[in-house]
Amino acid sequence: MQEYITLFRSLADEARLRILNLLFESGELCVCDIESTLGFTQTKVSRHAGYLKRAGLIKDRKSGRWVLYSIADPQTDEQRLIIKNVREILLSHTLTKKDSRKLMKNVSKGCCATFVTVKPNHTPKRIELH
Amino acid sequence: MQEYITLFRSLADEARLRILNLLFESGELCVCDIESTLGFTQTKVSRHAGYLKRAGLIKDRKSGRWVLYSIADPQTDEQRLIIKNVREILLSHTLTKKDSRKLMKNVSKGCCATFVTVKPNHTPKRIELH
DNA sequence: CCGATATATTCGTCTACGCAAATATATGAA
DNA sequence: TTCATATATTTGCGTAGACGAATATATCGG
Repeated sequence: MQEYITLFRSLADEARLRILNLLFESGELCVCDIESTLGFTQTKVSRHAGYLKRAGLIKDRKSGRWVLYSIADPQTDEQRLIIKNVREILLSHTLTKKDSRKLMKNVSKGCCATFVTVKPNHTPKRIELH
Repeated sequence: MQEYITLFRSLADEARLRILNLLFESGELCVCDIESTLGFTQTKVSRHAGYLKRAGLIKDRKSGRWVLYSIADPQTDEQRLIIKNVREILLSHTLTKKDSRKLMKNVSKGCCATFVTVKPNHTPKRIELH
């Protein structure tokens, strides 16, 4: 039972739903991409990503200086179904659709999107390092 | 978005999931039935029932002294899907299966189950009043 | 090594919510 | 009306978790 309580608890927060939405859309994102797309502080993204990871909803992978987050494989069939429904909710919601569009705009300028939107003077060489 | 946050938040509590399970099983239950079946205090059942009602997951109907709770109709298709998944989770879970068996035992002795299990000296005439 | 960058964690604060006991309200029985 | 019962709400208390600022840690470039 506790596993589902943890699952629902982690879905009961706007910041976490919006982060999940971006990961569904993009496959894999570093903290700073999420940060710039959603306008969150670094602390906030990191905190909620940690929460989602502990809940088993997302996984991470380290690449150089960056930590790349992505959607994790569901642990049970029930979890899979719920995640599928959450995905549908996120796809049809105004705010998250807006977030997705902003993400695409950022990413189309190059990855890491943060470098071009938040730190435009940053050396573009680092973009390759992901 | 807030509607889904409220939905997930209300599902993120063991007491509320167990109450939902009983209502799925029985159709309609008064507070004291839930109280005796789950071994909760009256305050606890009433508080969580209020929470579930405000979240739109259950509805209530007054009958004499009793308030009878039941599962509410989902407001959206997405909500309906999630509730369906929750129902499946509850059906397959050890603790809630145990709760269901206890409920059936109580109910088979007559309704309001509370009268026979917790207050055996209570006049059985009131059983008709629901 | 040194400075910059990416992310995580700590800290102090604030709010939401869990609990039980006590109290309030409503209804029915006598 | 008076008492008992069913439920809701208030009260006081403790914990979880949300936040940003500051700090810690790890990694890369020079």
